[in-house]
Amino acid sequence: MFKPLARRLLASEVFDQLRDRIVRGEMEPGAPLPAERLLATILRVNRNAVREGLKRLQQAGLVAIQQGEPTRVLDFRRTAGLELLATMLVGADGSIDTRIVRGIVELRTALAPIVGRFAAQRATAQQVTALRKVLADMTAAGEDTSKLAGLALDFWAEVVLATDNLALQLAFNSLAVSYGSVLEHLRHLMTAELRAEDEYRALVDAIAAGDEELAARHATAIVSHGDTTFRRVTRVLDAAQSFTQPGPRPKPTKTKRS
Amino acid sequence: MFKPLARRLLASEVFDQLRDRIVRGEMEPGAPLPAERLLATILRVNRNAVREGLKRLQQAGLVAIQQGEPTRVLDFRRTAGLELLATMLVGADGSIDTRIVRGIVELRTALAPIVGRFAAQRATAQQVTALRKVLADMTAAGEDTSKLAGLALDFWAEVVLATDNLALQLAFNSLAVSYGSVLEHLRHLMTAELRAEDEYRALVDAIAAGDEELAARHATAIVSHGDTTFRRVTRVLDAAQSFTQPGPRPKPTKTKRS
DNA sequence: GAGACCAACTGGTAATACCAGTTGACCAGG
DNA sequence: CCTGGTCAACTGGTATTACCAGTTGGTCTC
Repeated sequence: MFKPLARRLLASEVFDQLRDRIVRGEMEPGAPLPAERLLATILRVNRNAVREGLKRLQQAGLVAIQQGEPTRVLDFRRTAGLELLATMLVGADGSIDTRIVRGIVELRTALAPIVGRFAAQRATAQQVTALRKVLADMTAAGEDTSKLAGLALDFWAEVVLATDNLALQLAFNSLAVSYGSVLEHLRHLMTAELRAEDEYRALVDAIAAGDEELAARHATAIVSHGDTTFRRVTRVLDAAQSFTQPGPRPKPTKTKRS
Repeated sequence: MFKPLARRLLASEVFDQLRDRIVRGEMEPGAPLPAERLLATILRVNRNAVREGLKRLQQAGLVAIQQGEPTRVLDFRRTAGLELLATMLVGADGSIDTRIVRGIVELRTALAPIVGRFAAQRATAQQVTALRKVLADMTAAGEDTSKLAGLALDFWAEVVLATDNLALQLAFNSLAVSYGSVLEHLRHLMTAELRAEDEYRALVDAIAAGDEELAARHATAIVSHGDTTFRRVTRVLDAAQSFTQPGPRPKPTKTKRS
């Protein structure tokens, strides 16, 4: 009980509101935004708040700001960075977009083997120790899937750290943020992946032994659980249409191939 | 002559300056930043500029801001997103960090096959047409490596767009930003990859035909050029130490394996 | 028609005041 | 002793106002 209540900041509100409108396609790329002063009066906030929000949109690659000209909407598909994924995963109504989930699942499936491989190739003794510690925590967590889900993230964070590849680390971070926001919703669907403690242990052993091939295989094995689960779930959902799929599907005219 | 001079914005200066200090490890994770008012007087700018800069650092995952407490530095290796890569690739002195380049090369090598695969699986007729158009431009560009480098980026952008996978698209965008800033420096080293026009064409054909396996192979083949080039170049550089490697190498005590 | 000029936009910077959350020292009361 | 209240001194968050600076398009002038 007694959850801490969230105090929203004005700039965040501005950011969220505009971001949602943009990623939903309610504003075409190239379309001009209202002037800052105008937006301020419309949203009933100070111009500073508007400016802060716009700055964040700019950094996120959603708008282009230039002095003397109106701020314009960009095509986020071509200009936004990976961290946008987290904010797009859950809609304003709290529903989860399965298309985004599919994208994430596919991406991590591709990354898992090389993460395992490089970790096995480059992990230091300290990093292996850290991995074994997380492993112990997972054992202690038992059947608490909520705790396990968090530990699984920690586990992968350590593995990725061991790859000594900053690009992989940062990419993982962006994905992890996405995960974090929906962990509670997804953990029921991921029990298979979370309970595969033996496979986590096997991965650590492979990394410790420096066996790149084996590490790659085990890493793939772990994430493949979620992969298959996702396929099974979406097959059911596509029939039932119970949740997800907000807004109209893009590219309805999928005249596949020429 | 008479290049247009870049007007730097104050907030960007603040952001860049603090970001550089953080990513260079000059400020430990957990260390408190000076108060906004103090920073403003130190940097000789208005507090608004400082706030804007700090907000951007926060969004980038480099600092944690909380009212009533001092703003603290985070461990960017664990909290920053993929777009940070672009800003870390080139140091303040203009040198390129080969460790970052290695990370990027390794990452794109891992992504290339699945990008090709999904593109072959999901590309629409329009997208194939767009690809062929870029291909024609590449032919027209001939030996102009500067133009070719830009077109190669466009080419991959279209391929990634065809995957219909938002996670891949956004990840690519983040990487593309990194590329863009150093294209001019790297294009000489990438002539092999840029001249492989036949392989680009083969990839497009495979995508058009919907042959996933073939597309994956061709995509891998294209990026492998840069991969081998990078290996060759770094081998020379590690001996010559002519450029790169700013700052002290991290983890000097690499007590490999236990 | 070419150029100078100017008014009306746009975003960028500044100064200042005050609101709000956090912390720690201090000081009653049990 | 320790619990709770008070207050001062931080911290970041919001608001108001004014002005600077780049862009555009019309208008006037030659």
